[in-house]
Order: sequence, then structure tokens, then C-alpha cells
Amino acid sequence: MAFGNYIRKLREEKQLLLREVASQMSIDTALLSKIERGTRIARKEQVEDLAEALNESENELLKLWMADKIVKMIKDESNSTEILKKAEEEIKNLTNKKQ
Amino acid sequence: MAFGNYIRKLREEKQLLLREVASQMSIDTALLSKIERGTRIARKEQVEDLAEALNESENELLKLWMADKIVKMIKDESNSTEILKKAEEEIKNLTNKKQ
DNA sequence: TTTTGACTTGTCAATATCTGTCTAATGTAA
DNA sequence: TTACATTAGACAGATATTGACAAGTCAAAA
Repeated sequence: MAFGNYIRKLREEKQLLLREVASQMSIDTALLSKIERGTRIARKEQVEDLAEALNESENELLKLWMADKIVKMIKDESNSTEILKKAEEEIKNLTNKKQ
Repeated sequence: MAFGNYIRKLREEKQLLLREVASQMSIDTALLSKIERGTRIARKEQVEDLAEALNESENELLKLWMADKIVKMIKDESNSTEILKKAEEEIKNLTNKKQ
């Protein structure tokens, strides 16, 4: 499930209004609406604020948010899976080198 | 191998100079130098030009270039592998839905 | 039906980031 | 030294992102 849909679901489960959450995040309801609908990408600090406002794990939300950004980036490529595989491979190499 | 290192290797194997390749790409040598060293990210058209100038597969270079962008994005995250896994999962869902 | 409240959309100015080039510096081989 | 390849830093212009506002839709209540 895309990041936006996910946080909308969370918000609705907790029966919070856009304006309540947006206010806690110090942003306009319009902006939060767009984030939930996926027409705007949240900034990292906003994801952190969201975790706070929704009482959810910041790490987990950040993870979904980043995954979402990756998906947006490559979803229209025919070889998106290969791209991810290559990225994974590179990451593995990096972490080995780091040690 | 990171995108920049890779195209540098290709260029050196073919014994081409920065200024030769850069000229074919219609950019400054300084810019190509930075791209090869990874301090600047190439634009998509530049990758296409590179494929042409180096006589390499455009698709393959684009794939490596995108993978590189993903790596740059998440390499400092402790859970980078999880992020990739999540992205892969989402991509899978998307392609199923599309049909 | 009007009103109300939640949400959505389009637009805009301000800001931030990116882009490519220029110049000067560094490295290196003859 | 000289000549040439490459790199670093700084800059202006181009492009993208940001958040807010105002006006819109929609459904339920009055």
C-alpha cells in the first residue's frame, strides 16, 4: 500500500480529522490532503511529524515513505525489478566495504 | 560498481578523453568529470548521449544510472535492504493491478 | 432547501535546488 | 619548463519544490 493511502487509513482508524493532524504538523490541511492522496511528496520532517501526530513508529513510516519515493521513481520502467536488483547488489557491496 | 566509475572505466578502455566524450555530449569536460567521479548526477538525456558516445547499450546504462540514484538515496539508512524489499513488493502489486 | 463541515483542487509567490560554464588549480609526461 | 588532461570552486540562470490561500465538491444535518 502506498504511503499516502497508508497514513490516511491510520488517520481514519484513529478517527482524526485532516485539520487535527495537519495542525499538529503545522501545515495546511490542503497539503496533508495532497500527501495522503499521493499528489504531493512529504518532506522528511513532515513524515517525522506525522509519526508523532499519529503515534506511529517513525522508523516504520520513514521506511514506507522512502520505499514510496523509489516506487514513484521507477514504476514506469519496464525493467524496474532489474533496477532494484542492481541497487540491492550495490548496497551490499557498499556495506561490505564499509566494515 | 557505481555508475560514474563504470563509465569512466568504459571511456578509458576505449582510450577516449574527457573532452572528446564531453564534446559529443555537448557539455563541458568539467561536468563530465564530475559525473564520472560521482559528485554530479547526470540527467537522463546525458546518459543517453553517453551511451551514444561510448557505443554502449542505452538501456543498460539507464538501468545502472537509476540504480545508482536509488543507492545514493538510501545508502546511509540502516534499513536500506528493508526499504528496497518494500519497494519491490509495491512494484509487484502495481504491475499486477495494471493488467 | 440552505447550511455546515470535511476534504480537494488549482494557482501563485517565495524559496531551494540544480545546471552548466568559467576560471584557476592540480597532476603528469615529455 | 611546456603542454595537455583532469579536477575544484564559484557563480548566474534555469528549474523544481514548497506552503498557503481561495474556491471548489460533496454529503449529511438543520
